[in-house]
Order: sequence, then structure tokens, then C-alpha cells
Amino acid sequence: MFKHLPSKSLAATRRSCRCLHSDPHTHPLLAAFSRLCVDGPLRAALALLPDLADAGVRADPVTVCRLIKLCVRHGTASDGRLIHRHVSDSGHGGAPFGSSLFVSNSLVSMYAKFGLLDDALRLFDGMPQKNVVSWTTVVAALANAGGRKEEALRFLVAMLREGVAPNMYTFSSVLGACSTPGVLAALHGSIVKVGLESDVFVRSSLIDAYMKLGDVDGGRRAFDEMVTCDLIVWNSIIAGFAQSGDGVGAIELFMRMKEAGFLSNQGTLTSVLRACTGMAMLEVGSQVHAHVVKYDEDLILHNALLDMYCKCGSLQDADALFSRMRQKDVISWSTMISGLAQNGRSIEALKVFDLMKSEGPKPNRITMIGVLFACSHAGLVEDGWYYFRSMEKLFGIQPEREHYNCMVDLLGRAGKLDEAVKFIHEMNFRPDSVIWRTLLGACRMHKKANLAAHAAKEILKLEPDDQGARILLSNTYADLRQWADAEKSWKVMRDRGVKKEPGRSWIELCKQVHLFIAGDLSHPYSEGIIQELSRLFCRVTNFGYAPQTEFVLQDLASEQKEDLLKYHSEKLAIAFGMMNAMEGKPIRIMKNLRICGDCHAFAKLVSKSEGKVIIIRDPVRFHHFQDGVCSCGDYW
DNA sequence: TTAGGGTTAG
Repeated sequence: MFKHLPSKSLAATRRSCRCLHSDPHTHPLLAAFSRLCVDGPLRAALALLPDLADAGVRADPVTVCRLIKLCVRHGTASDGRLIHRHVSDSGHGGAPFGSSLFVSNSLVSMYAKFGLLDDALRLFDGMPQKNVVSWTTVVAALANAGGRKEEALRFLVAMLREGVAPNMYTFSSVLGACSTPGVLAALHGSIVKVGLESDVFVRSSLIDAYMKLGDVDGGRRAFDEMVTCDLIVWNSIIAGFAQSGDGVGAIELFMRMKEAGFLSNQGTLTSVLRACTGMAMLEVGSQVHAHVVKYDEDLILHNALLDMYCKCGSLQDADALFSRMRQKDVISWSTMISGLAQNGRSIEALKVFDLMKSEGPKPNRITMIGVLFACSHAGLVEDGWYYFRSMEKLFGIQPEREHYNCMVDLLGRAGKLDEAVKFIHEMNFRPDSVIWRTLLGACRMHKKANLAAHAAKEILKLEPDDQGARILLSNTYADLRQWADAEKSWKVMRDRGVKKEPGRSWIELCKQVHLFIAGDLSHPYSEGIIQELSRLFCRVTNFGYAPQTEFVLQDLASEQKEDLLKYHSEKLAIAFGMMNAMEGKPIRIMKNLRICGDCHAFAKLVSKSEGKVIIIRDPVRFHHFQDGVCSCGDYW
């Protein structure tokens, strides 16, 4: 323990200290201790505490605060408690010392950082003096702790009542606890009133608070009004756009940031990747990959990159990255498992899960959702049951609603609807709308109109304004050509102003996103697209294509039905993709709705007749079309 | 002595 002291052994140091140094302020032990508090190692500094006490010397508050910081960075909660005990013993935590406030504030912060919030609050309550730092520390601790945001706001109010004025630290902390637009507006008002709106910390928290409440315009305004700016403010706005689903907006901001001369860091790149993931922009995403190489230790960034490749349907890149990653956590493994499963490679997903069990971290609840997803989308009913039943025993993960939902999906997709219903009734909690929606989807797939009606009614009981339930119910009637029932359902939708979301597909070309809306021929290249589409129809007809008009869910004459089918958004995107196809590269399309059966058949035949790989991502999974076959095995 | 942004499913 004394190897960190200069030249002589600790025993010798101690002896000489006792003999020669009666003044505790110039004590050599103290000098050694102060050095260790600056540079560490923490263990060596902690080891000197009893000796300091024995020698009757007292470290000054600045040194104690340094030690506390060192402990937060490199130590454990018990190290923290040890320091706290020593501080109290030596009198630094007591009221008579003017400097005690600094140390107490640091201790409160330390307990909070170790997640010991109750200890932090107890210490705070006992403090005879409190300043803005003490209050801010507690407000920040509560705002950062899960589920204690209300308390953070109550502490802010109490602080104001005590006459303590919040500063930029307080505002940037409490903004993280903002859970309603009203509170946010009030805080924003106070920030402007006291003139703190240009502080970059306050600004980035403000942007983040608006974005977290889903107010993208508010976030954008807060960003546009900004006078001073730093990288984190840019990161906040880019992250906000990426999280709100506006991937194109996020990329545009990223470009502007670079134009403004800011260099991106890991945080920026992670958000940009998320934007690419959301929009399936593989070209931009791959370009970001080149910058990620610099940060090969950043696991968050690499997980984001891995997810981007999976969600862009580029499993080869994902696979290569996954094998190269030296560090992999439960998120990396879960991402890879879900990614493979969503891309129709369930067996490989389960193999990766086996590998994870033998050489990876312990699976968590999300890993298990991926595993069950793999089973349900490959029709592996027995495997699904096995994993569901054994997850608690093998990994200590108690099945939650999401896992039950996966099981309903597994049984429903496999056509075991009676078993699915039995399973729902035997669950030890009341089925929620998600479970009923899953069952409804399965009913639609297997054309079980009566059960679908029952599921839809259960959803509407729980969520009377649910559009999805009415749409799915009406689609089920339409599938069965029960036009009277379908019409009844549509009438309710019309009366309530429910509109079916139009089908949208998009495609990335030269880092630009081209959007196609079902039946909308307003794209600048529409003429060419229609020509190309006609050519493709001729080609695939030779390969046996016949329009499957049952996928048009309105009671129309069959020529009209064919017309509607012709201009489904994914067909427009396929034609556009073919016109701009690059040799050897697949066409990648993303959709907002599940792919329809007719487009699925069309895409299969185009992949065969044109010798082109087509990848379509819908909101749930991927379809890789090649040589007339789809990776989903026509089971989706 | 106190504060800000980023990853996984559905």
C-alpha cells in the first residue's frame, strides 16, 4: 500500500511523521495523500485514511472533494461509505466548519451517482446549511432516477420557497424531469426571464425536453433561437429528429452541422445511424461506418451500426461486423438475434442464441423477445414453447406481457387459433389491447372472421378510438367478401373520421430518399415508372403472374381492382428501383404497412424474371426476394 | 461542491 509514497516505506513515513511533524497542515502524509487524491490510484488514497486519522491530520475540503470524485470514477459504494465515515470522524461533515458545505454537497452527489438515492436524501435533510449546489444536486439525482421525476419538480418548488435561486445547473437538470408541456412551458419561461437561455447546457436540455414530449416543432424552435452552440446542442437536435422518426431531417441537420465546422463525435454518429436505421438508408449508413472505425472501443456506437445493417437488410455486413466486434454486450447479441429473425433467418438466429448461451452474456427479456420472434416467424411452435417455458428456469427471466404476446403470435401464425385463445384465457393477467391485436392479425391471416370480430371488439372495449382494430376488422370482412359487414365497419370509420393510412414505400438512391404513395403518380419520374411497370407486368405474366385481386379491400369491379393493385406503393418503388438498378446490387425498399400478398407474388417473379435481388422491409420483418423465392417462405 | 446528447423489441 505504500508503494505510492515517495522513496520510503509507509511504516517509516508514519514513524518520521510522528517524530518530526507536529503541525498537521504540513504533515508529509497529507502531502502524499493530496497527490493521490489528484492522480490516484484510489486504493492507495483510501489506504492512507486510518493513518491520517492516527496522525491527527485533517485534509482540506478541496482534497476531500477530489477524493470523492476519484471514488465516483473508480470506486464502489462501499468505498464511498468509507470516505463518508472518515469525513464525519474528522469533522468535515459537521456544521461548525465553514467548508463542510462543499464536502457534504459532494457526498450527496456521490451517493446519488452510486444509485443510493435514499442515503443522498438523508444526508441532504440533515445538512444544517444548503446552497444552490446542494439543492441542484438533489434535483439532478431525482431527475435522473427512474420514476422520481415528480419529486425532482417538488424539490425545485421547495428550493424556490426557501428563497434559493436556481442557476443553469439547476435548470439543465430539472428539464430532464419535465413530463408535461405545461411544466416545460413554465420552465422555459423562467429560463428566459432569468436570462439563462443561451447557456449551452440549458439549451441542449431544453431541446431534449421538447423532443421527449414529442414536440418536434418546439425543439426545432428552441434550436433555431439559439445564439451560442456547441457539439452537444447539435447532438441533441439531431438525436431528437432521429428519435421522432424524421430521419431525413436528422441527416439534413447533420450536414448543416458539418458545414458549420463542427466535428462529430460518437454521440452524433450514433444518432445519425439511428436516423439511417429508421429510413433504411444503407448508403448514408455505410458512409458513417467509415467514421465509426475511429471509435473501436465505443460499444453503443457499434451496436447502433450493427442494428443499422440489420434493419437495412444487409445481413452480410451485420454478420461481418458482429464477428469483428471484440466487445459484445447483451444488446449486441440481442440485436443480431432479432436482426437475423426479422430477415427470415430464424434458424441462424437460434444458432446465435446457442452461441450466446455458451460464450456470451446472460440473455435478458429483450433477447427472449427476439428468440420467440424467430420461432413465431419460422413456424417453430415446439421450440417457441420450449424457450417460453424454460426462460425463467434457465435465465431467471419471468415471462412478461411481451413474451405472452409473442406466444399468441406464434400460435396464431401457425393457425393454432383455438390454442391461442386458450392461452390468452389462461394467462395470469388480463389480456391487453396488444394481445388482442396480435390475435386479430392471426385471424386475418387465417380468415377467421368471427374470432376477428371478437378480438376487434375486445380492443375497442379497451381503446374505443383504435383505428387499427376497425381497419383490421373491416379488412377481414372484405377478405371474406362479406361486403355488408365490411360496409358497416367502414361506415363507423367514416362517421368517426377514421382514415386508412395510405401505403408508402421509399427507396434510397444516391443518398436521397424517393417516396412513393399508393395510387399517387405525382413523382417526377412517374411516366417512366408506369412504362417500366408495364414492362415488368408483361415479363412476370410470362412467369405465371396473375393479379390476386382479393388483396384489394374494397368492393369494386375486377378491372378497377387490378388498377388499384398495379399502383401499390411497393410496385412503384420496385419499378423505380429497376430503372436505377446497379449491377450486382439489390433493390432495397422500405414500407410503412405490411406487404400485400399480390405485391409479394409480384416481387418474387420480378426477382426471377429480371435476375435481381429485391429486399423489402415492412414494419415487422424483411422479405428478401431472389430467383422467385422469398426468405419469409411465404409465411409472414 | 452541482448540469446536457447516443444503442436493443413491439
